[in-house]
Amino acid sequence: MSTEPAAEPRWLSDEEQYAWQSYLHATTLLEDHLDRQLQRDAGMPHVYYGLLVQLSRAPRRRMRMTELAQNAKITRSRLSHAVARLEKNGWVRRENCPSDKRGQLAHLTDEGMRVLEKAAPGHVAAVRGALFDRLSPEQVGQLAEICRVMADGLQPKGADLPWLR
Amino acid sequence: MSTEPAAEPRWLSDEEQYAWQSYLHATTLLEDHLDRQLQRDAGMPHVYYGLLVQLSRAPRRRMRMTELAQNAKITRSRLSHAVARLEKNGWVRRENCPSDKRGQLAHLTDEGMRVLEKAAPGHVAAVRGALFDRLSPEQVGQLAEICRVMADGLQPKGADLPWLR
DNA sequence: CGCGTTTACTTGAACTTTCAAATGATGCTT
DNA sequence: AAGCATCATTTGAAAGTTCAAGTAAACGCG
Repeated sequence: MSTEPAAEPRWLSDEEQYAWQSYLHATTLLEDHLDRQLQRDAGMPHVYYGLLVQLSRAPRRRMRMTELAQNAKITRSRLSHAVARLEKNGWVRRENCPSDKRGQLAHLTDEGMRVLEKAAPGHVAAVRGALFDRLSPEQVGQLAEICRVMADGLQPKGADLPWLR
Repeated sequence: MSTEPAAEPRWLSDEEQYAWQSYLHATTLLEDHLDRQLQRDAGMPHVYYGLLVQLSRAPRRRMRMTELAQNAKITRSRLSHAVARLEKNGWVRRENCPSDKRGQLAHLTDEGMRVLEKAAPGHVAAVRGALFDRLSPEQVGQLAEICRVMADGLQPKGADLPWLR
């Protein structure tokens, strides 16, 4: 521990400030865009779409709630509410986990699958149109690497624990 | 107009898929992180913090509602609700616009300014710790450029109008 | 076994965001 | 100056998210 309780904070340089502004601007714009696109074309927000995608890739289109929440990076509580809504739509069904009576499996129904298949092309087109058709291949690589570094620093359990370097 | 109604969609390449996954992962993690940090340290979500920042930079710490909404990239409705809440906290006050009786000015109060000043160092530290202390200067430049391109494609009015090419 | 702890998931209330509709002021246009 | 479209903002309800408990099953261990 050093002695200073709270040194003068290091503000952002001009380049960093600019990058940060651009980042916020671009990411909110994109998220809004995708949310609207999916709400319009598939009747659900982007996060819910992500849940269906996850389920569609899972072994028997089934996944434990906790695993699904982790993959989708949302809290279990949020997932519970979300699945309740998706269930009401008939796109997902809950099943008891045979091996663990506490557990639940979320199961993507056939109808849910159809909805997903119908929505996917438009969604990919939107992502493409906003991102990949505008970036050079080098930039795509750079973006991936930058995001990897970001996620690395935030990812695990200790995300908001004091940095114990 | 070509004849095809909906050609086979161009899916994402492996590199694109990977980049997209990384992007979603990293951006949601970061947004969650900042939201929690500000909720804990300043009692408000990231978006609200952004509103205070905007106001603090405006001429007499005052800004028209519509302008503020545009700068913060949120809808006017959302801004209305947000300002109502900030007003309840005593951090912002509404004033009638002298030149246009329909208009309202949002005014950052002294107390709001204090809250902002107290929250700013922690927020900058969080942004730095998650992003700028982990990226090389080149990467910061790349990120800014990538975001500029993204925003360019989404920005203006016609963002969600049918593409009328 | 018995008892405390952890794990899996849900619930309800408070809060935030979206969406559509309402209010009131401006400003053309005739 | 009256009428009508437009603009600035608000409102209320529905949808989504967070947060703090709550239930129930599984685990661990003396």
